[in-house]
Amino acid sequence: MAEIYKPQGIEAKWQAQWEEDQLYRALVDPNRPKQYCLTMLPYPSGDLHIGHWYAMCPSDVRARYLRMRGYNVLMPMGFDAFGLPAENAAIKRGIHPHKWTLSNIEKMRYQLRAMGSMFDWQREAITCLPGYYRWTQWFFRKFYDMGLAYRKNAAVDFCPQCNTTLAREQVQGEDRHCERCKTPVVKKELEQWFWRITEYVEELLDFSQIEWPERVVAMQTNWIGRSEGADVIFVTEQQEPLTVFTTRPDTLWGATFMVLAPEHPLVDKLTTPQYRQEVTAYQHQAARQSEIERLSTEKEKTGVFIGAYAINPVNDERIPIWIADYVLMTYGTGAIMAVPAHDERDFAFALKFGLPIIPVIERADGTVKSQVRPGAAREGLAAALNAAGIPFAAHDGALEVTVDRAQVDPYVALVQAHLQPAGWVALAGARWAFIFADEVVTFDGLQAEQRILARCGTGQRSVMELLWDTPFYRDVLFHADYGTMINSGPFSGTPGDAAVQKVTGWLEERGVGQFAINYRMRDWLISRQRYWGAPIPIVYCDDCGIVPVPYDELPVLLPEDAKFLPTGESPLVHHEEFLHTTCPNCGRAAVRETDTMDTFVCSSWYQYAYLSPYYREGEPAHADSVPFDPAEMEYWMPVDVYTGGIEHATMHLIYTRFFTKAMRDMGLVDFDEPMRVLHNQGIILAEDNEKMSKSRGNVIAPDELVAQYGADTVRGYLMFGWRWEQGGPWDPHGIEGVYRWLHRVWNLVLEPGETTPAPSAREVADLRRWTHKTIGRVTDDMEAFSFNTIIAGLMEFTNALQKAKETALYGSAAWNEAIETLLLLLAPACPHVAEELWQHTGRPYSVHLQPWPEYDPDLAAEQVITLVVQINGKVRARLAVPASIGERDARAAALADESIQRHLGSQEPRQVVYVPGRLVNIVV
RNA sequence: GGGGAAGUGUCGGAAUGGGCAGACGAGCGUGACUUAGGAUCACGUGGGGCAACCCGUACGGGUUCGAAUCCCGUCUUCCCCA
Repeated sequence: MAEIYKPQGIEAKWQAQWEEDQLYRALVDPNRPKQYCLTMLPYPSGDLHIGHWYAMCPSDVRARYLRMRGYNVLMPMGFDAFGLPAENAAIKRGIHPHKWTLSNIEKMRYQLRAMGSMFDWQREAITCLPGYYRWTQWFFRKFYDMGLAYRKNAAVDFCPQCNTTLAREQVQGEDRHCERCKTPVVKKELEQWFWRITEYVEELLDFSQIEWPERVVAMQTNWIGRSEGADVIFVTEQQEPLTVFTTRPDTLWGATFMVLAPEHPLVDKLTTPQYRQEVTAYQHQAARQSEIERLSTEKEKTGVFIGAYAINPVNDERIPIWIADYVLMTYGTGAIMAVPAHDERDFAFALKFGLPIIPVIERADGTVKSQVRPGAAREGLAAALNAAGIPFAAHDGALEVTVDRAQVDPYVALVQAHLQPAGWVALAGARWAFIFADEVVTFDGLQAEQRILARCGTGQRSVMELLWDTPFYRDVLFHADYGTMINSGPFSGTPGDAAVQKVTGWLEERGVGQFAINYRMRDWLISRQRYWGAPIPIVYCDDCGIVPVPYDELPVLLPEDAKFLPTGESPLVHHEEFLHTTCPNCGRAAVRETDTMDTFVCSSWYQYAYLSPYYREGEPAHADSVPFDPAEMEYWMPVDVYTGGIEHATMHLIYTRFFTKAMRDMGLVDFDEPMRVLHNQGIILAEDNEKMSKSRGNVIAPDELVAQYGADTVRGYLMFGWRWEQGGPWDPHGIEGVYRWLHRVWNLVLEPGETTPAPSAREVADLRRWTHKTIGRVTDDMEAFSFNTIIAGLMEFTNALQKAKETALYGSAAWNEAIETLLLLLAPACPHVAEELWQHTGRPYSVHLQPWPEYDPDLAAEQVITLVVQINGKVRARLAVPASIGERDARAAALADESIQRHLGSQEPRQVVYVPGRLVNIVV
């Protein structure tokens, strides 16, 4: 009896051996095709969790597979080592961030090695080391020179917990919380450094050169938020131009007021003394609210009139200017034209404050509603309507009429004929009018509104308010659809599909507006008020202003003797030696920028850093330096396959694309996209279907699993248990299945079988078919990232081999081929046990240097197939027939079958459908 | 509210250029071996029915000889954006 499978000893042994032999060292080799397989670098928290394994193992499996396919494969690993946890540890426990980070890295390297991955450790890059961040700063400097880095005062998002500003992408969710610590952010006015990512916004919308998941493409497209429309210039009565962006220039005639963001710079100038106090109070109140509160459609609308008016450039109407918190300074120009008839928020606002609402786009459905209130008409209207075939409902003495546009004119005539002298009846929806006994007033503008309100005399401030008071009308008062323009002067009647374009052209001719594109995405705010990051290489001089640190003086080193105090302030602010320097320009005293860069800057170019880590450390850099070894870059880049979590879709994955485009424009690279193919894995949840977290105590520790089952089992289970892109809850029993399977593989290969006479040709063909079918399956699944079915296929093959072992096949050439194939196919998934069994069976070291088995479709082809026979689509028989069977024979065999005959009885087949190699369907 | 993804046994999941639903594994059941079993091995396992068969891929329609797969509608869940 062979020894039993004990993974622990085997795994450590082979890991040491591979390391010693530099089995996974990836060197430039122009004679071999390359694959750069990259998986997102971890933050060195000090503990590798199961999510890291789930992300990295399948990527490693695929990289190993590609290596066996003959590719020169680079799979590097490093650490995203700047960031707040290190600084918090320093404040809490007095450990220097540098020390904390590097000791965590030490531990994680050990944990990463235990996975048995093929990382080339000689290419490790750690972003917090000066040799790395020197180049991060060098990029800042280049961006500065290119005009891509600038400093401005802006209302920015600030996390009160992390005590730092954040980029817009790092503010998430309904409550607008910090991406890191989940604390809701606040707005602050600060001088900050931005990178002009918006310069590349159109290019970032072009995904034609990359194969990324639809989901990520959709998220990035959504995030960038491109919308076409027009900039329209309104002029205030003080002759102050006010530009607004609108996607609906076709609704301009319905713009009955303007709304500015409370923090809009023109507010102070435009506000009249009478309203000043109220406006200032409102501004203060708005500033205290979060953006999400301000934007909520649920919330009661608030706002104040500032006493000023603007002129609507299309119809010269004098329209009031308000401020309201639902308009944000960060969207468009911070000012909107309000078209209450066709914008939900404007509608609610206008209704609340009694501002006029004039419909300017026709309803597409043609529905017209009209209510005749009790007493408005004389007896007999109902009968007349009945006689005319106009449907209505009687409700509390009122007649509620809903008709199509075509029936309106006869209806109006009947109503007018029956109206009491003081009565009136409204029409709303596809037709807007008020019927009086002596006239019909069409509701087509502000003058008509005044006339209607005066005649009805019910005290409402606007016609819409009057109509809104009758619930029957409410669903036809507002719509946001495109449609034929109405009440729009010369443009009335313009069909919806041409309206935007026609009005825009007209605005351009008249010089009051122009076609414009607005983007939701803003420039990237990279300043962070923290110590543990790459210092922004800038000096402020009283005489020279903003002066960048010269290239050859980089890096600006983080001072090691910083004091970490629980004030939340960056230690750099108070570090006199760091702070005080001389101006590189004039040599006089100057101060350094104390902000550091967003850590997403460091990870935006790490795929290049791996090529030649800490390149030319110690040598001074220049403007025309290259931050990596060009020969390495030429060979390896771009990344062929990138894997990681979807959570980076609108952060890292946009930033790194931006970086590469900027690098191209610096002349550093000649391609446009950093990562050709992207695959996102899902998230492993805890057993309780919740996110794993230390506070919940539901964390699965890979180290314990490795101690219990070995890394190969953990790797196998992480592949087998879920659809990789989807993830799901951890199942502590599921892993047992993989463990048992590896035991079975072990015993299958090492446990001696019975010596028997030679197998039959049929048996050999059957076994070889299994072997080659499995090669085909596993190969296809590797290409498709279908990791769970790879393991399922290998399990099935193992089961088949266990049966074959009992037969004369054991020990035959076909048997040896099968076992060898099994080990080769197993090698990427479970590298240690595959290597051990490979060696045990006397094969040459190493299994990981062997070529991937060749798939032979002829050997894999079935000789006997199961022909399914259906009657009316229901399976009635299954026949074993030769794979080569022709249509005539298949039909004959199907009809001849006893069970089929019984089912058919006396019925004559009406039609017989034959699908070659699959089925016969008899239709009766 | 807008956009995206997904609904298949008790569970994870197979099967989509339409063609045997439930591969593989977990769990459960029966048996074998054992002093013992949370080990190992064998067999069984969608529901109903004695059976022939019938029903079954969230729900309701449709297309088709044939639908988990395609189309329309509804519901639910998750993600992103408002």
